[in-house]
Amino acid sequence: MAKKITSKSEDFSQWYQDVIREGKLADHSPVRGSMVIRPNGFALWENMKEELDQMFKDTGHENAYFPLFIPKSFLSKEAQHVEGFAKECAVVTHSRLKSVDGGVEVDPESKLEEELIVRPTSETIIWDSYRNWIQSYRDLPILINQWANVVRWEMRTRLFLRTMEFLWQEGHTAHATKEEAVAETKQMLEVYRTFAEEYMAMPVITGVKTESERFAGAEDTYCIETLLQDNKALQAGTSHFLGQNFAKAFDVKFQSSEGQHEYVWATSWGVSTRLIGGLIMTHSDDQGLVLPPKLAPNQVVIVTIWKNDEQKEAVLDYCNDIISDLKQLGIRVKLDDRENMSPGWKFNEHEAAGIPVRLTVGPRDLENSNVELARRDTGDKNIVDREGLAERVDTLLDTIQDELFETAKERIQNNTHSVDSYEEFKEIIENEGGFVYAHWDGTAETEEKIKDETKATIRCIPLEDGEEGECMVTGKPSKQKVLFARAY
RNA sequence: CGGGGAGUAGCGCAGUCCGGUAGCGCAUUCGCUUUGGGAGCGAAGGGUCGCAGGUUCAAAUCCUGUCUCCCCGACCA
Repeated sequence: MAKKITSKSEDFSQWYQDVIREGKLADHSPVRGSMVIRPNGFALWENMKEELDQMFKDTGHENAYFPLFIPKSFLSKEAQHVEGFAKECAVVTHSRLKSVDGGVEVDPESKLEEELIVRPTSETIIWDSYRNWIQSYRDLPILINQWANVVRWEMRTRLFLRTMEFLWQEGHTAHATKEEAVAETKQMLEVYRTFAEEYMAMPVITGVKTESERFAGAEDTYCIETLLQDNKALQAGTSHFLGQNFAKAFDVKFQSSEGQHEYVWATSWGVSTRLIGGLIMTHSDDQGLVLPPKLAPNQVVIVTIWKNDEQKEAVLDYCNDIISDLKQLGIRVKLDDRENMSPGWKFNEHEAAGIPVRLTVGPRDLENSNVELARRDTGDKNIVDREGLAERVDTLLDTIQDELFETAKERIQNNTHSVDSYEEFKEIIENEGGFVYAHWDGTAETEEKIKDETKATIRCIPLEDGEEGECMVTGKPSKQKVLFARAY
């Protein structure tokens, strides 16, 4: 058997790419850094989207859509924001092409009066609208989310984790008070934590970013951070308290119940197709993708085996019966009755696609009233009774979901360290990687020095209070240990 | 932007050093046999060798230029 997936231990980066290819999640497109999301990958995204969308709606948000193009001038209205994004914007300068010698070139006469930016994020275009929507405190809060694509002209890309164009959701809310906006920011962080842990089975640390890692234009950036199987960290989602920065930049004021004119308070929050990269690097193995049952497009696949038409009919009847039982319990099941393809080939294909449970049904099973049941995550394979099968599978899916989370949590715990000296810190970062808690004096200078010397960054300042101590580098006072790691 | 690698059939690659009929594996199509961990045999289809110049009787191969992609860095809510 040809080995199609490079082992994780041999070359993690190659493994990651192989898993994506074999799982048919995405392809590189002809344009650098952009990808084609294939049906398997998109179905996964749709499931994630569906769950998140419901969670947003349950917390009072509604969906809307704002344009892809943003006038260039909008980007410059918020000083920090432009600084953060200016270097990675795609700019539309012309509106048409013309034919030249069988090819096409940009028609210089179609140059735009004002160039358009392809949105790298939508704060500016949205706050321009909010100005028109908000006059009174009675118009607040505005709780809007949009599902969209954005473009960031990244130097270095990687499928799902960082692509030039990616899919995401971005929530943009407007509030009458600071307290309300801060509460919203924290609420959405909690939504993200819940989604990551309960649906993706991906344990995360919640915290707040340091000033240097903060979103361009935010007062505070809250985040969920996870640790992947190569012991590098991934920022999986962010929720920003934007203060009054965008309200001031776009002149969005409201009249309070006391008749005062005040600037509106803002938040924004987002997660992207990057989550799929995180999901892959959290659970998958050398056989390919491993998906948590709650998000798997297909939770169960049934592989059929027969040797003649008579058997075929009996096997299909048997399978349809099973499918109907599974569907009654709301289980997503797919029948793989393709002929001219060996069972072994199918097993490998479904494993690479990460389907959590596989049932194999052949003449032997019909005779004995049972089926073969295999778990994707552990590789366990058993013959089980047909009787009570649907309930057994239903329970098993829950078990797999829980165990994936527990396994990942244990792995992260085993790779989380707490140190007191810089020597120890450097040693761990260099040799083992993982999360490292350490005291830091709170200055950007020290943070920068640590980054230069070790490539480790402060992933977040954890939300839980920690013990006071002294900075591992400068010895100055530190309120609590912060979380360091090398990150994607 | 630095370092490395690669552009040859749908995919993965060999051939390039040393110029001479463009190949292999997988996939595809057809036929038969198969099916409990990537099936076998037989037949068939599929190529401006990234692009542009140059050298030569002759270029995938040598020379010059150029474009693109991937990987590792630097950078990056």
